[in-house]
Amino acid sequence: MSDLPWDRPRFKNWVAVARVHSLWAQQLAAMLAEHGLKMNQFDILANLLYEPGVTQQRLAERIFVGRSNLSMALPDLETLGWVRRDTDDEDRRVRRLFLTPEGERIARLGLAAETRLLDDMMNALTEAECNQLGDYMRRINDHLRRKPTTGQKS
Amino acid sequence: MSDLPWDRPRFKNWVAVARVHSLWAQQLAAMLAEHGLKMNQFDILANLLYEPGVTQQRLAERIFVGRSNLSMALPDLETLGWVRRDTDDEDRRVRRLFLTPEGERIARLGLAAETRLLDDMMNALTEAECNQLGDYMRRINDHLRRKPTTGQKS
DNA sequence: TTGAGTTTGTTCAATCTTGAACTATAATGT
DNA sequence: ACATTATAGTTCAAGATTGAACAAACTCAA
Repeated sequence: MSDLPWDRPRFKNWVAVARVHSLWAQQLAAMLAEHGLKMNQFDILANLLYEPGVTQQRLAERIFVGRSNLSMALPDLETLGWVRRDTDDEDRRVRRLFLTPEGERIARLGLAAETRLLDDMMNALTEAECNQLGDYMRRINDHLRRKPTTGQKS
Repeated sequence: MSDLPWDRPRFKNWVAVARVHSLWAQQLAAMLAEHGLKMNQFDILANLLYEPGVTQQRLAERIFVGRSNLSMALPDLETLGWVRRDTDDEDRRVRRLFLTPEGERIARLGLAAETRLLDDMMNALTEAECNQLGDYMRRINDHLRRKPTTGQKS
């Protein structure tokens, strides 16, 4: 089977990355569900806490989702009373997004859950190793962004 | 903002992992599309090449989807003439999955694309660093699997 | 001004994914 | 043998996600 790639270092090491990512996603989803939060909702809320007043366009890029996705999801979050959308005065096309107090409360609950999960996960590594991991990933990230071979979202 | 987690090493290093994973998924999807392959189809085909005769149950676990997902997707792959499903003689409930010759051809095309992408991505790291990355991830993976805090699929 | 081109967000239909309920088969215990 | 329980796969309706076509607002040059 020497023509198949699973033994190649670059391939098999990446497979490990992908597997951990999937496990993380599964476990995070389960923890968020305890607070009545879905993954996609949490992504939005957490980013609003990180960057209040963000536009839908920019938020969509940050969470790697199409713009239409947000157009569909945000009205629900408004109905739940977690998110507020103000139209920008300077540019009346754009909608600036903010958390309500209740939205912020929920966002922090979710973030606390994610923090617990990550603290646990990363116990497999020393702090130095964890930082090294981040360093590797940021380097790959920079490398990938330098050459946008393909792929924009609508 | 010292109560928010984005500055904590374990949090921010993981964010880098998640970001790279998303970029990888986007770019791979774009490359596969050139061969008329979708991500979910490729996941199936690649795993059939890796483990011919796998059951739907086990395949679902490997690619982190629900069993119903495969029940929906596999008939299409049969129609395309890429996959064959044999009923096991020893246990007439299970369906064993195999690639057709054409399916294998397509799977190898997809794998070649993924290999190219990974070779490029991993150029950001030395081979030793790449192996270290894989080592870290396998350790996290073992750690996560030891305590299944939550989360099975149906 | 006007008009072409761009950017932001929305709508809609098609596709994907999921979980729960279901059927069929197998394994276990008495 | 029989009843119970467990497992493999399917169906179906609900929900999520996408891309294309669209409308509204902005930019900028002539």
